[in-house]
Order: sequence, then structure tokens, then C-alpha cells
Amino acid sequence: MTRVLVVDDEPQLRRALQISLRARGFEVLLAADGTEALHLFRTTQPEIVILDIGLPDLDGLEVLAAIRRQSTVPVIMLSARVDSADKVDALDAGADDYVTKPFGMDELLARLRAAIRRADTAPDAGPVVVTASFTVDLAAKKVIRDGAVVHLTPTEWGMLEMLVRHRGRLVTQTELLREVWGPAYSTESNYLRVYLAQLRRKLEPEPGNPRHLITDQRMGYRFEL
Amino acid sequence: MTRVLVVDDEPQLRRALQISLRARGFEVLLAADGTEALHLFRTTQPEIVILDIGLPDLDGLEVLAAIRRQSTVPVIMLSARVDSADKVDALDAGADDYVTKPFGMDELLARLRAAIRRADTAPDAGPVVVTASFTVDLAAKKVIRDGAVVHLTPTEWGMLEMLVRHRGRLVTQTELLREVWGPAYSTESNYLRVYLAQLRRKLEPEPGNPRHLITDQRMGYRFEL
DNA sequence: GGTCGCCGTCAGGACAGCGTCAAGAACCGC
DNA sequence: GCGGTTCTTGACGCTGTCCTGACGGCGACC
Repeated sequence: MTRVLVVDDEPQLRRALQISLRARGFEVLLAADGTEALHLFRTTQPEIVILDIGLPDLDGLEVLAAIRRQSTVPVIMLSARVDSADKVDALDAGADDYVTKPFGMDELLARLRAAIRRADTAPDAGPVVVTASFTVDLAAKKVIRDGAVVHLTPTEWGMLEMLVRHRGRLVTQTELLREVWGPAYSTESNYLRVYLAQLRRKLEPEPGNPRHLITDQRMGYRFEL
Repeated sequence: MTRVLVVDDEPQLRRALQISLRARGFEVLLAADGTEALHLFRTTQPEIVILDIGLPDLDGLEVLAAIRRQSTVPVIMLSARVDSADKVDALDAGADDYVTKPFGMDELLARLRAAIRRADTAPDAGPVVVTASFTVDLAAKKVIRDGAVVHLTPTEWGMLEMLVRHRGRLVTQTELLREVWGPAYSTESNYLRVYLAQLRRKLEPEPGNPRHLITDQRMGYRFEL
């Protein structure tokens, strides 16, 4: 199901969009301000974003810039202002489309479909997770650090993928074992320790003092951005 | 220089667009009706099209459909009608954007830039992939190296095409087998190894130390530019 | 303060997967 | 039918990956 992130500070409009989009088969994620929007974006990686330009905390264009730094996901801007200069700014900042309020739901949906269609024909548009030290491209199955591709073995990649998909959350040893090595493996004979050390050596700036691949003693491991 | 095809039956608007676009560094091609537009499109292959929806002979949507049958070039529709249904039809028919008359030249130019940027970032638009060592023309099914066409067998081409279409991404052995040999083949009996070696011999400067046709042990293969 | 469990580290052996080669089978155009 | 191209297959050496066991450090708990 296609996930769409809707960012707008008007509760009525949010609800209207939620209902219309859900009826069209979209999975709808709602955010009322820029901070919430960016957090939701990072954690859920939606396929498309509808972004109001006037937000209580951050400017819509700032949110757009932050999204563009880590993704090429289609973004449709909403605005109450018909001013032509605003449109120009938004489109040049990397917006894919610009719709002025009030708008017909039909038109918005059509522009949504057009944006998704364009994104679908572009093969590259993969979800990308960016940290301060490296970038993980889940679709391409590759990691980029200092501009170069870091070579990972299948097991290393399997662990990293599992951790990144659950970024921010704790993943137990048992979960990792079952996911990477298969359901039969549930007791650990230090596979994990060896491979996690390997990942840290390849990815962490200071492998001895990890920032992203965190271990929670006696619980499991955690990936932080 | 970016070529833009402008299709509109109003001479004044045509001239205005021609002047503005030429001042912005575009090469402008003008057509006054649908037939002329399609002819010009086929012969000149412009990078972007601005297409009025109301034309004397063909409907703008028909022209759009004809273009879409042979190209994914960005098309921006113009219309005097603010009717929401028209926008929906145009966008669903494959238009990339929709601008209602009268419009500000700034806005049109911004939408033009946005459309071109999208097309540039979508590798799908350019069916030619260039590397440091050779050039792959996906549309013409040709590979050129050192100025000469490299002869590839159908199977070799199938593998290369699959890899190039997913350039940068990892492609698993199973995916390759299914795509090139058909869905029935899912286990590898060293077809891949033989043909990949063949491709490397024909394309890589150092076949023993490949730069573009990379293998990720136990995972699959990857095409790098 | 000692013991115990958990984690990180290291190095080495086993082995599956990869690259390579060459020869036979299948296919195609003439 | 014939020559040439293309595809398939088997064998073999080698490299990268995986797993293992041993060791040391650290904190928790008794």
C-alpha cells in the first residue's frame, strides 16, 4: 500500500485529506508541524509527501530542504497564497508540484497520481537512511561511506538491514538470529558478536566507541541515526 | 542547449513564449496545431514539451497520448479552462504538469525547470548509459567501446540490460536468471558465471579486475558506472 | 572482594561459491 | 546439409565468507 505523509496545521484539512486518501487506498500518515513531519518521514519513509507551506514551527520550505537532503521522494506543496513568487521558490527548492488552496480533491488526487507515476518510472528512487557517518540504501543493498561503497558480506548486510529497518528500536539477539540465520537458530554461539564487531569496524568512525550500532546489555542491539 | 517544443494556436502567446524561453537559453521549436506538433516532435526529439490543450485540429490530449506512446519526455499542458476535471484528465493521461491561462511567465518557467530537473534525476529518461569505459544504448540495444560497436549475443545483452537498468543496485542471481532465462530457471548451473565473464572480457578494461560489472559474493551482481 | 555471565576481539580451518577453460550440443542462415 | 555462431555443461583451482574456540575486560550480583 502506498504510504502518503500529509503535513498541515489545519485539523479540518488533515482529516479531509485522511478520509479521501484512505478511501483511495492510501495509507495516510499525519503530521501537524515540521518537526513531527521530519520525524515521521525518517521513521516511516513514505512514498509521497503532501506538505503545507505554512507551518507553526518550521517553514514548509525548510522541511522540504531537509527531506531533499536525504531523499528524492515526490513532494507536493500546498499553499494558501496564490503569489507566483512562492510557487517559483517551492518548485526551485525541489518540490514536485504546487497546489493553491482552496483546491478540488480531484485535482489533488490527479496530481498525486501523476507524481507517483513519475517516481515509479525512475528506477533509482530507493529509500535511503542517512547517518552522520554513512548512508544505507536498502533497495540497492549497499552502504556508502566517505563517497565510496563499503563492501559487506551477506551476513553483515542481513544484520545491518534488520537493525536499520527497526532503527531506534531495540532488537533482541533472538530476533536477529531468527531473521538473519533462519528460524532454527535461536541460541547464540557468538555469531552476533563477531559480525557486529565487523560492522562496527567497517562503519563506525570509532569502532571501540560506537555511535550507531549500540548494544543494550543483556537485551540486544539498536541502530541509531 | 535544451530544446523545448511549444504547441499553441495563438500567435501572440507563441511569440511571447519564444522570446521568454530563448532569453532563458532554451532552443525553441514552435507548432501551431497538433499535426505539426507531432511531426516536429518526431523529427527533433525535444527535451520538453509545452502543449496547449485546445488546438484547431487534434485535441491536446490526443497529441499527449501520441507523444506518450513513444516517449516519456516531460509535457506541461496549458489550458484556458480552470475546470478541475480537465486537469484531472490531463494529468491522468500522462501530463507532467498543468497550467491555466492566464499564467505568469515566472511560474511557467519554474514549472519548466522543475519538470526538467525531475526528468534529469530519473535515469529512465535517457536510454543511454555512459561509463568511463563504454556506452550502453538501451533503446538501440548497442554497446559502444573505443568508438566501435561491441557485438553481444542475445543472452549477453539480456544480462547487461538487466544490470544496467538497475544500475547501482544489487541484482540477485535468481532475479537475473528469471529475467534472462525465464521464470522456470531459478537455480544456477553456472550460466551466469560464464556469461558474466564473457561480458567482462568484452567490456572491462581489465577483465580480471572489473570496475563496472561487480560481483558481491553470495549476494549477486551490481553494475557501477 | 570474589565469582559469574556477557560482550568484544582475534586468528585459523572448512567449505561453498566464483572465475576460468574447453568441449560438445543446439541453433540459425544460406 | 553445412559452417558458423551461440548456448550449455562439467571439471578444477582459488578466494572470500562463515563458523568456531579461546581469551581478556567489564559490570552485576552475591
